[in-house]
Amino acid sequence: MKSHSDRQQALYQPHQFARKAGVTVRTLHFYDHLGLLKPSDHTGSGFRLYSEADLPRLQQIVTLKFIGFSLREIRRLLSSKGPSLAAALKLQRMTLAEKRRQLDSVIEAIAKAETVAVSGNTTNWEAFRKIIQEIQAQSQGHWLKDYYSEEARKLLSARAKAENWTAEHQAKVGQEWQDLIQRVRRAASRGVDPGGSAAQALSERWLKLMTAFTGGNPAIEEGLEKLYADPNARRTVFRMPLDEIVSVFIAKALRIYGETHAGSRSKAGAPEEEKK
Amino acid sequence: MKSHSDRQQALYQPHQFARKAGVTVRTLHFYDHLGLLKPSDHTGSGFRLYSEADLPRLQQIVTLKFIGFSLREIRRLLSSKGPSLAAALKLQRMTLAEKRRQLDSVIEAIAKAETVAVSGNTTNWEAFRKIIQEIQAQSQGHWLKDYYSEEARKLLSARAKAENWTAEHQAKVGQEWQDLIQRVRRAASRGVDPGGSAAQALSERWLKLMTAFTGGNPAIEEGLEKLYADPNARRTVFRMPLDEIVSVFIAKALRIYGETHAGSRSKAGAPEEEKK
DNA sequence: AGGACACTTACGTGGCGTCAACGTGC
DNA sequence: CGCACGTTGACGCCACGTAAGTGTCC
Repeated sequence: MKSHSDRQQALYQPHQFARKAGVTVRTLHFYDHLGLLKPSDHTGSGFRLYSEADLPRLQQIVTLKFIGFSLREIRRLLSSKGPSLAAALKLQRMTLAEKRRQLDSVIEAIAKAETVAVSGNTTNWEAFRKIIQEIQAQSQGHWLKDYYSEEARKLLSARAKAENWTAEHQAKVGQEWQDLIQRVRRAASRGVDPGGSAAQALSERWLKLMTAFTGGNPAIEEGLEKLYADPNARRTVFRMPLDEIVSVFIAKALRIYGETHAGSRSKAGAPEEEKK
Repeated sequence: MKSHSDRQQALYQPHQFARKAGVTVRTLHFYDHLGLLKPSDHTGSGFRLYSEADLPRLQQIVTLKFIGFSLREIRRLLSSKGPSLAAALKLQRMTLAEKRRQLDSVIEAIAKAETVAVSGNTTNWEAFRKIIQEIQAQSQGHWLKDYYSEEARKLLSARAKAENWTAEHQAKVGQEWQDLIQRVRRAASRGVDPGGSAAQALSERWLKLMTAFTGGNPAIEEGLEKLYADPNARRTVFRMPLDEIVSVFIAKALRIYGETHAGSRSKAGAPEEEKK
């Protein structure tokens, strides 16, 4: 309307377009570089020109970023071949809820530490450390709750008492699970082959962690067999924030692991399968 | 007791020492590199040897890291020349509480978005964006509450109504404050000179943001004068999560800025505006 | 003498910020 | 012609993980 340059449709220079969505020009460069948001036109000399039609896309990106998705996830979500947005939102909400719980326990720990371990300008480091450790073990007890089934936990706590596990020890276990799951998540999201050596190594660690607490108990071992035989069986072993990405990937990897190591452990001698 | 190698005192190899504190060897390397934790001895061939006396230090680091301090902050806290631990803990607790509030609002936003904007496999992006924006503006309204005094906020909301500010607009202001404060924090923690050009540029942005909402109102302008005249006056303008580091630094920088630009401003204030 | 350790060097991660050196547009 | 804008390229941040290639200890 302003008689400025609307012979076709409004085209924006980077800084104009950036302001419309509240991002910087550098961000536009970066998104362009990633292929996340390509400007709909260029001048002959390589200048980026954004159109009104580009705005919704950018707004979607900004919105999803605010929700806490990574750019990689956003790319998949917007490419309409990834998982549905609804599922992703639910997952993200649960992940954030977990983060919130973690934050809560840390805040609680600080509060306790303030009243107990720090007086004036001297610090009782030993008391401090104990407080933190307790909270840490407690919040990782929460993880155990989520990762092990009801009956598995009973056996676990029985063993913990019998073998006199310390809070430190338990914290270590929780840490290992967190670490392993994170690795699996990264591997899965980078599209690693579940049959490859990297994934198989992860599978081995996974089984080790699981058998570490079954202590060779045959009842639980049976459950493990079911685990990588039937992808649906994982619901009996795991509960939440194990997201689909992780559980699907590890299920595949464990199945392959079980097949390749079949002779030594089970009756199931399934034929080989080639993956992509 | 084991007659192993206790002629002097127990010396640990990296992996042994690392396990005692639940960290990796790489972490020990890294801390050594940073000067955060130097092993108390070396073999002739450059191997690190940690003693029992090194353990408390490492445990302190790990503990503080769990609390959420960065390694840079930990270094200052342990060097006993930084701020007292008590103050740092309080600050960190408040910072985390703020993060938690943010998380809460994001979770809330997702929940709303799930019920309202996403149905099946189609997404109402426009509704989605509005929900997020509202929550965002709301949580940044919270920031405004913290950064502006009571009376200042009254004037602000009056102007907001009078000039018909959108939620988007308000969100931008909140963003700008967050951004600016972050920059100031970084500058302060890197030991930048408050009188240097970088800090003075920050001061200018700071004043602009403040005057942007006073709209030249003389009552508030007076408050601003007091602000960089009297370091204690900032309590009347700011409230929380503005930590000491930031407020002390910006107070210094603003004072210097006020001195160097003294002649041109005084109390009158000609309507010089070159804003967009 | 072999295997488990150690060492240093250097790149990868995420999401841009921030120069630097140079070309374009109004 | 000036100057605000644009471009690509590269490094910085944080706290390490993860090799790669080589030396040392038990």
